[in-house]
Amino acid sequence: MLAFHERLRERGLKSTGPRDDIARVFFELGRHISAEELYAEVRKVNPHVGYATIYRTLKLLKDCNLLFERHFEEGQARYEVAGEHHHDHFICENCGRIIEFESDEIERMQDSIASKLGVLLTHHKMELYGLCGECRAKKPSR
Amino acid sequence: MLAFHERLRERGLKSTGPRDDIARVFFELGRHISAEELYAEVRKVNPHVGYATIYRTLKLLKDCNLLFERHFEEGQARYEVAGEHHHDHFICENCGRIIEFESDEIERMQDSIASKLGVLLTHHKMELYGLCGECRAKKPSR
DNA sequence: CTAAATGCAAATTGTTTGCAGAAAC
DNA sequence: GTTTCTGCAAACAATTTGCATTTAG
Repeated sequence: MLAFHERLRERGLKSTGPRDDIARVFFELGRHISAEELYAEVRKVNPHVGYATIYRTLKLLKDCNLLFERHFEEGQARYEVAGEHHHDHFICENCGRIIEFESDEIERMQDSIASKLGVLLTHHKMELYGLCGECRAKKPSR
Repeated sequence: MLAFHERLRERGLKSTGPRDDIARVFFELGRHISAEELYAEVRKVNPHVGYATIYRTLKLLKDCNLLFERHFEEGQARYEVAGEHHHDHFICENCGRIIEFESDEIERMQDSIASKLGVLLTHHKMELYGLCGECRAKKPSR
């Protein structure tokens, strides 16, 4: 939040009501929220804001490196607060739960593959899909 | 192609001109084609087919397990001929080139992560993004 | 003949943009 | 007072669907 205001000032941009509401709600709610969900939450606090401002503010936060945008296998993007180290995701196909995980080994392996291919990596994505523990227990489909 | 006709017959579906044209062009062209590109190619051979039939046939081929649908970091989906073993992708952010690779180690690691998380995997995806060898050489940006 | 497939145009979904009025600084 | 922001509605891109007509079996 403080960081956000600082970035805004640096760029000669303004702190406004809607912008602050959106950022605050986003940072409070935390991880893996969709624009639609964020819109609904922000409207509870400020019923005036429109989708356009939601998307514009999300883009702004992204440009400020304060959020990551993710595209899982749904139609919509999801947004998460930017943290220090890279992590990957497991997504439950039944309940939508997202579990984050880190693996140094996978990171290392990616680098080794990249150098084998002779390419220069900027980023990467690894996503596991399936049933989470709970859904696995509920659904007797093996 | 033969496999496709067989699957159609099994399901009581019909072999038609447009359907065959689309499937043939798809299998000939091979990997990582978009619906738009496929549409353009098919139109060269049969100028009557519309986008709807392209998408419907792609879906059909997918349901028959004859193609995989991929969603890289572009707006559109890309389609590839279904092969036996799983592979992952590197995508050049400059020229769009897609390089496939396989890594048993990564597959193993994914399984180990899944069991650590207590989840049941159905599928997974690993994508590397960056500059391919050629683009890396051309662009002096490090 | 009858069920399935086609092509077109219209609908849908998630996101972006143009613009006139409303805040910030 | 400018410049940047806002909300709205319209535009967008990729894909899907409804429907009247055509075609395969």
